[in-house]
Formats: sequence, C-alpha cells, structure tokens
Amino acid sequence: MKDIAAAAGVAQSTVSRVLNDVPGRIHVSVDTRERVHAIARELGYRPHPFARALRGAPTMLLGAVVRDITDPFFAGAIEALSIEAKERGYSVVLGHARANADEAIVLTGVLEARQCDAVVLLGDFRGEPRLVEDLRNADVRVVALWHGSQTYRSHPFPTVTVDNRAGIRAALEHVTSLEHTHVAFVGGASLGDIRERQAAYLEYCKVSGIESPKEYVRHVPNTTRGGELALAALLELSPAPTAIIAATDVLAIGLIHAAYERGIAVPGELSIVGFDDIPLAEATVPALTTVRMPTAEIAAAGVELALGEGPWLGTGAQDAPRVVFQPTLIVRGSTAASKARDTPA
Amino acid sequence: MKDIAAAAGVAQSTVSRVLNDVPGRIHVSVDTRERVHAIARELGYRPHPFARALRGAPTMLLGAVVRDITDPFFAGAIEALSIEAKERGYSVVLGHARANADEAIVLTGVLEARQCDAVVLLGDFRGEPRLVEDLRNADVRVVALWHGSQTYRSHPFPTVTVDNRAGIRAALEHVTSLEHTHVAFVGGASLGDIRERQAAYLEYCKVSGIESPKEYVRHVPNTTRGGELALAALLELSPAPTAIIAATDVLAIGLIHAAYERGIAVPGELSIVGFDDIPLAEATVPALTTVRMPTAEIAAAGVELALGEGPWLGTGAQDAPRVVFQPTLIVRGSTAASKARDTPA
DNA sequence: TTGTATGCGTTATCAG
DNA sequence: CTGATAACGCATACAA
Repeated sequence: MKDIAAAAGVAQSTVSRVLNDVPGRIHVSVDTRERVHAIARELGYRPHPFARALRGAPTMLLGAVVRDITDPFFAGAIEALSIEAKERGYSVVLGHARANADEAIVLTGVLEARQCDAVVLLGDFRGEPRLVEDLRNADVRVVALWHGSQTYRSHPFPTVTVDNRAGIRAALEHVTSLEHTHVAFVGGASLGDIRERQAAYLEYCKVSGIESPKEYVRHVPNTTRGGELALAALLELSPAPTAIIAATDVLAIGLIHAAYERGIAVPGELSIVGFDDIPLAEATVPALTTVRMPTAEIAAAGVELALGEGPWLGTGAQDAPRVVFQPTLIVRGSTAASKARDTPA
Repeated sequence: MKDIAAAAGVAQSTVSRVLNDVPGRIHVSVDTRERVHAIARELGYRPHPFARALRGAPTMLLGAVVRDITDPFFAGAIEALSIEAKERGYSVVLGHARANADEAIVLTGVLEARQCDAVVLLGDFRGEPRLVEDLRNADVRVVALWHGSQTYRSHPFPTVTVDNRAGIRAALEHVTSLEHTHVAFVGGASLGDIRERQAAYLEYCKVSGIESPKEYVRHVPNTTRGGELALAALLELSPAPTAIIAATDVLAIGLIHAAYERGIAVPGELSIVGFDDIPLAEATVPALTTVRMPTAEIAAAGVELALGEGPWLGTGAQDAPRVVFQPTLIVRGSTAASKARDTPA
C-alpha cells in the first residue's frame, strides 16, 4: 500500500480511503480514485488482515471445535458451517478436542490467541470442563451446536440444536405402530443431545407402556464397534428387544452389521432406527430408517448467533438464546412389523 | 504487555525479552525475570499473534482446501491433518471448493489474505484451474495430497499420495485369485488419484488377460447414488461382470446397496472391492474388502512438506518432491470365489 | 480534496 | 544488563 501510494504520487492515507471506499460520503477526486484503483490492481494489492485486526477490526475467523470430525454427521455439519461462514465472509479454523492433552492446545491455538471473532462448539463438551471454563473466561462469543437444548449451569452459551424429544418420539411411535413392544436404546456417552435422546426414550416408554427395563439402555462408544458391543449385550437379555433405537446413525450401522454377522435378519427379526440421517444412511443394507435434522439451518443459525446477526437475539428470554429446530423421521428399510405376535401363534 | 511493564517497573522491551526467553544467551537479571514472569501470569498475559505476524512472524495457520469434506475419507484425512498440524503448533483453516462460484472465495478468504503460512490441497483440483492458478501466483507454499503422483505440467506443487497402481493391482490380484475373469471398474471424475486407479486397472487387465471392454469402466458421481447408477449400467451388459473394483469406498457402498435392492447376493453373485478403508467400511453388510492407505503418515508428510520440515526436501530430484506411500489390501466379506465356473457345470 | 501524524502489540536495533 | 525507539500495514483524527 505504501508502494502503490508512491507509484500514484499520493499519500498512503489517500490510498486507504480510496480502497476502502466508505459508503458514506468521502470526498476523493475521481481521477485520483481511478489512478489508485488502477495501480492497486496492477500491483496486485492484497489487504493485510492482521494489520486490520491489530487495529481492532474483526479477524473474519470463526473457530469451530468439533468433538469427532470422524463421525460423518459432524463432517456434514462442518461443511454446512463452512458454507454459512463463507457466505458472510468468514473462514473457519478447526479446533480439535480429542485426547485429554489436546484441550489445552485448542485454547492455545484458537482462543487464548483471540484469533477468532467467535467460536462454535459442535457437540457436547461438558466432558472437557477445562475447555468450557476457558471459553467462558475468554472474551469471544461462543455458540454451542448439538449441545442439548436444556439449560445447564455449567455454561452460559447460546445454544441451537434439534428437538431431540420430538425425534425420539417419532421414532418410537413409528416402531410401536409396527407392533413392537420391546424397544431398546443405544447411545454413546450420556451428554448433550445424546442424554436428551435417552431421556426422551425413557419418558415416552413410560407414558406409552413400552417395556424398557434398565438393561435396555446401553452405553457404548459412538462407533460401529460400539454398535456391535451393544447388540451382543442386548441379545443376552430375555426377552431380547425386537427393535432398537440408536442415538446415532453410526451406532445404528454398527448394530445392523452385528445383526448380519449373527445371522439376525433386519428388519425381519429386528428393527433398527438411527438418528442423524448421514449421507450413507440411505445406502446401508437395508437402508436405514432414521431421524433427519435440518443441518444447514442449524449451522446457519449457529453462525448468525456467533456473529451477533439474525433474529435470534431476543430468543430465550433472560438467559442465553436457545434455538430448537424440528427433526423429521425418514422411514426406510430397517424397520418392519414385529414378529413377536407370530411366534406364540 | 504494556501494563505488565508498568506494573513491574521495567521497560516494555525488557518484558518482551523475558517472555520470549531466547534460548541463546540473553542477559536478563534473575530477579527482573522472575518479577516479570510473576506479573505476566497474574495479569493473564496472552501474546497477540497478529502483532507478531505483522512483524513477519509465521501466522501458525495452515490452510486446508478440501474437495468434498462430506466424503468420510476426506473427513478422516482432515482429522489426521489437523492432528499433525497441532502437533507442530499450527491451526487448520478450512477452505472450500464446492461450487464454481466458491473458487474465488477460497482465495479471498485464505490466500489472497496471506493469512496462512502454507496451503494443503486435499484431492485433485485440476477441475478448478483458477484456484490452481491463483495458488501458483501466491507466495505461499502449497502441497497437494491425494492429487495423483504423476507429474502434470498444470502445477508445480509437491505431492504426496498413495501408490494407486499397487493398490489396484492388489485388488485385482485378489479378485483374480478368486477366479473372477470379468471385472469392472467404477470411478468418479477422472482426476488425480481416480485417474491413476483407472489407468492401473486397465493396465493390469491387459497384462493379465482379464476381460475389460470399454463398457466395464463407468464414470459416475462419487456418491452412493453414483454407485447405484453404475451397477444399473453394468447389469445391462452381457456378460455382466462378476466383480467390481470401486475407486472409492463410498462408491462401493452404493454398489453393495444397489445389489441388495436388486436381490443380487454379495459376495455370492457379485464381489466388490473398495478403496480408502473409511471407518464404516468394516460395518457394511457384508463388510467391505478394500484398500487401506496410511492416512496419518500421508497427512504428516504433507504437513512437514508444507512447513518445510522433514526429510522430504531432497525427494523428487529437480522437480517438486513427489512422495508415495504404499497401501494395503484389507480382505473382508464383500469378495468371494466366482461362481462363473459353477454355472456351466 | 488530500497530506501528516498517531497508534494497534510486538520484536529488533541501538544506546546507555 | 536494560531502556528508548523504530517499524510491520492499516485506518483515522486532524491539519492544511
């Protein structure tokens, strides 16, 4: 910019004025303006964002901390987030929170350095209290996505997520309409959305008289292997469930695979419902019945919240805003009528 | 830092010296040092990376441009990249290159702004010449991962990828050892690694006398839906192939699903081999035989190359370095002996 | 309408 | 051993 000022024979401040071109009435002569623009283009001028940030301008960087980017659902969420961010001129920097040791690193790199204007949390991080704590103390805006919609005292962040109760209820109603009376639930760590889904399962079982002994709720790692473990445990029960609600598509896929390995027909002998509707859900064998959420809309709301835009500011009364979207049940091939009644006949 | 200088009763430059603590012999009195450290901790001092960057220091930001983060394979690659980057103190900022219009945005956000010290390309971007062109002209270091190992004149970037020929060859040898003689190939856009895999397929078919008429090579979108389209087309052929090599696990999963929908037994009537070994590959029905690559090592090499570290500098003679890793065939349940011989008997 | 000067937080150079 | 000062690239208050 100094160079272009010299080349144009004007002051550096004039160049700044021209290039920024404030919408308000600034008085720069047309000839000067054109000359500056021409030279700027010629010299391939690029604004230096750090210098701007140094002066208090926003960094145009949005931090995204994902629990497990390996889960196809979060991968899709990241993509949606990235698209929404770019639409507003922001870039996404990836935080990571896998191992214990990494918590600190997340901070060092992304927050402690206040490189980001805001941070979006994807998934529940109450398992990493230090991260949450540091985030609270930082002066960045933080938004939590898929973090559960309930109010926890552990953090004061605005939240946007899906109506887990409605999703689980739709899944259970679907399965009971198929005459299933013994329905199990498989979930990962009892946090955030997963916890809500589990609570919704228990609640709906109670009000609708579905069998749901304690052993019907399995906690396993949120991987396909976890699904296999859960199925193994459930099959040892008597009576074994004839339908399983999985808190996650990945888990559901593991369940289907485990059933296949054991020669149990899905959906003939066992119905399985997932949650997320990841892209691969429509290509499992059989195709997975699952609960879909409006990922793009959730990501959009998250970005707007994080950037202080949008109509969300009023939501949620005195507390931080809590935005909730509605899910949709997608019925495919992994659920069918229960054969429980046939057997005794 | 100004505050802490004032509080400690020393000059700001002294504080800088203490805090940076150059390994070389700098002479700061012990008492001053301790006092400064104490106050810094007390005040919660955090270095401001932008100010550093303004003075020419590296930004500690690594750009990652992914073709399609929705593909679970690339999601895993991103994770590996992120881990490797963090290990070196770097954060990853996500570029995006989906739609046509976005090409420009990628630049604006990540490069034009020279916010990154280096950029890593994941997948082949020759389909977006403008991105590549801008990258060439930028003064950032660029490394291309999974971009094909061949030398293309279109770009001068260092490359690290997998030995696609070896992978395809292992897949084909496996399948021919199972007595298959009619083996088809399904791939996405003919770029980079996919192109190499296709070339390897054709080459190996020729030298080993496998049937591979032109119609046995199908180009479809790299989605599960693409796999379905490919299977539909292949089944209309006569003779139809008894085994299919997919250039991608996602494609392979689509193929398996399509076969299931049509009542074709896998692997009984049709063997399928994938490529990538995504986490879900072991949980398909049946589990997918596929080619695994050392993703973590490739990501590590990519980061090192991008950061100018590691032992790669000499590799590749006069041209940009081209690093190639070896894949491994993982045999699971989606391949079995051909029944072609049984039928006539 | 345009030029001059200043400061953002750091580090490096040069005096003291 | 340590303090003062310049400079990084940009935006702005102020002077001309």
